[in-house]
Amino acid sequence: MRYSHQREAIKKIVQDTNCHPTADWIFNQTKKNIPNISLGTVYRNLKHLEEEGEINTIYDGNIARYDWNTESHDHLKCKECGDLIDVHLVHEEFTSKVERKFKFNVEHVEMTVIGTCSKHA
Amino acid sequence: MRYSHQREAIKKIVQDTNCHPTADWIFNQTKKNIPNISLGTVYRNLKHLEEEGEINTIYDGNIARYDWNTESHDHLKCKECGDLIDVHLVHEEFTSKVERKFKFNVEHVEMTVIGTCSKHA
DNA sequence: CATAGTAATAGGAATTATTACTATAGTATA
DNA sequence: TATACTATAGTAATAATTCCTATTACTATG
Repeated sequence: MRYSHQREAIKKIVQDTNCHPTADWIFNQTKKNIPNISLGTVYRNLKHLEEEGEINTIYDGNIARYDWNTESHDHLKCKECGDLIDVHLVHEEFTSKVERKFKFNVEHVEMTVIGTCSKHA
Repeated sequence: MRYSHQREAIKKIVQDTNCHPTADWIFNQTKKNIPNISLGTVYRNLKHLEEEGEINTIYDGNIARYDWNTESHDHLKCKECGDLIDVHLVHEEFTSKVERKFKFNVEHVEMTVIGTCSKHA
């Protein structure tokens, strides 16, 4: 993978926010510094960064969001504000139990808890 | 909600398969009996059926699939064959623990375990 | 029974998210 | 520095989904 300042910019933007941004949001942020960057470049580099383990992709309904937090974790999604809150819910014992019970080799677990956060209760 | 035979057909198709079909698959099946049905009608009625609690929507990556199984359940997704296997992993005690710990009102939990099934180990 | 009002439909256009293609420009290297 | 290779911009294409509109069907009521 050859150096590109576009990719560095994208990486920094994802790593500097807690908002679980979409590709489009990242594109708009990156444009502030690199006005003629193209959306394709953003998608391509998000994919590369994911492959290198620098960021994570999460699926929120039918759009992709990106997360600097590459530690295994889960999300609480508030129906009211749309916020995704990082939490750690799935533990080692859980995955090994699934492996035993269903003879299924677990790679990773995607869990989103949908509901309303304390601000909107 | 008034009766419509398109909606009945769509409902029957979803309820008669275990393949967690996409809107497009359902569209093609329905066309066999109602050749001039439109994709918009399929989407609209899938949404209605979901609202009435007749079916469930699940997200596989970022595409929607539909499930006749409206009991709370989770999925094992095999990376090799793409199969989604129904399992029951998230129990009442889990959600109440989340509610207490994060002061988050839980409506439902979406969990997909990604890995390889026994056929492809 | 005729009819007005309501609600559903087909079909296609519009939107949104994402991927693919290609000529050009940037980066590494001999 | 010249060369080779890879990433980029810009644009076109694709895929999933939603929106719009004219038309049609059902239903209650006069």
